[in-house]
Amino acid sequence: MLNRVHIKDIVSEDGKQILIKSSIQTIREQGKIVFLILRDISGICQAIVKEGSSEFDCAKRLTIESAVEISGIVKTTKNTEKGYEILVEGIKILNESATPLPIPVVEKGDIVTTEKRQDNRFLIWRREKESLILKIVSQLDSSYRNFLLGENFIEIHTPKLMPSPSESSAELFELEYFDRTAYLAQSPQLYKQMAISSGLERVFEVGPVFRAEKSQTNRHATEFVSYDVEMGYIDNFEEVLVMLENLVKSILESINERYSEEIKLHYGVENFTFSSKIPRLTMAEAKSILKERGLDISDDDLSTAEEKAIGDYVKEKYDHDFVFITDYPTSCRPFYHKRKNDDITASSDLIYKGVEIVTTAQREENYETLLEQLNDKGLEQKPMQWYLDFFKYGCPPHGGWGFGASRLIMNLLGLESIRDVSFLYRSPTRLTP
RNA sequence: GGAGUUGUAGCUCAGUUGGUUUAGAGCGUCCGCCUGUCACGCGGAAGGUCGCGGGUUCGAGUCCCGUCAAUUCCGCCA
Repeated sequence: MLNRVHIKDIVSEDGKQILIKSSIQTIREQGKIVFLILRDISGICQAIVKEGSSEFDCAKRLTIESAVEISGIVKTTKNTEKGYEILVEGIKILNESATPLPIPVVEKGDIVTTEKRQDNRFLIWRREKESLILKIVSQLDSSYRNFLLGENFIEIHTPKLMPSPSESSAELFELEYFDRTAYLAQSPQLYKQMAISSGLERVFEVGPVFRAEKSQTNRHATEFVSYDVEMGYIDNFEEVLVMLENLVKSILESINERYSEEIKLHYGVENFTFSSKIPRLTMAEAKSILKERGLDISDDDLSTAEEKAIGDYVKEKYDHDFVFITDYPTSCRPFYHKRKNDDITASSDLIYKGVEIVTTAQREENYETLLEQLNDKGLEQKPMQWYLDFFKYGCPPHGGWGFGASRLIMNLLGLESIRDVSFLYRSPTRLTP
């Protein structure tokens, strides 16, 4: 029995016996010869069955997207792009596909609507172009992890069931927890700060977070994966920004190294890494630039339109896709952000192609100050006391971030919605499949 | 939370100021033909309670009201 070979590993060597396990992507029947396009996770190739072959009738009865095991020999040819095709000797149907498909796996001009793409996730990921997204996300995961492990971070896993809110602003999912109420974590924020107080010095987490916001946009989900970091014993906020910049750079380089060709082929995107430093603007600077450019600007936070405009400005002026907006007003930041003064926090958003992808800040580690800031935001002390206690016993100065990596991938590939980057997307109106 | 748009065949969409018996097209599916296809080609067939409920009218896919679903933008955020 031959060992299975992945399609991308087939060597164009005349007469070599091979075994492929794949889906049948296309069947082109042509009288006395049947052309099959086979697809596995690594790629596609052509196989042929001629009249007279014992499998000729079987080949004609196949349905597209059936799972099969194909044995045959490699035959070099000028008739295919790859320079070879498989002369089929045996077909074993592992599982037949029903017809017709609810949505086409291979599109012929018409683009399946967003709704159908979500309804039929299992077929969407069969597409080469789409499965590349998951490969890129996986590459991002591993480079995120490798980079931070290399910087002596410890990976932790915090609970997603919580006794009280983890952020003040966003809406919470409530659930029955035996005889009381629990909440789904909106962020690992409070727990990763506990890890700093615990003396772990540098921690990170990649995990799901939940937001009960009825946001109907192309970049929000009610459940998404947050890429978090918290680093202790920092001398200043600058250290956090530098760490983040180097990390993002390293992620893009690793994606580029492994998938640049496929990304160019399927998405037409090139040169997405960067070498020059990420430009920085304070919030006040950003606002005044926007004002000069004639935008009707708002008072505190950047609106969606303003973020876009700043992205365009930075692209024009610095030829950079990224920009740090620093010195956010205290009014639009949570109570635990460290304040430079009454009005301004030591915090920043990283904007990529005009979209917010990371929020980062130094945290307030002094118990008394933290308490004041909590009161200042009109929050109750009692339900948060378990958290406040972390800071009573010598918690080191620290800072970190929450990174929405799917937004990075979405904008990197020029996709229209975060739905298309999500293995399964969750929104206020989408809970299936 | 606010504003808009769209629901017609498995998919993507036409469907005129309401008016022809059987609501169309392309793709897909099924059947037949084809020895080099590669969006194969050619011939044929099946496939629809026009999202759902009410109303106006001699007559509604088309107009009105309600409802459900999806979707886009804003706000909020990652």
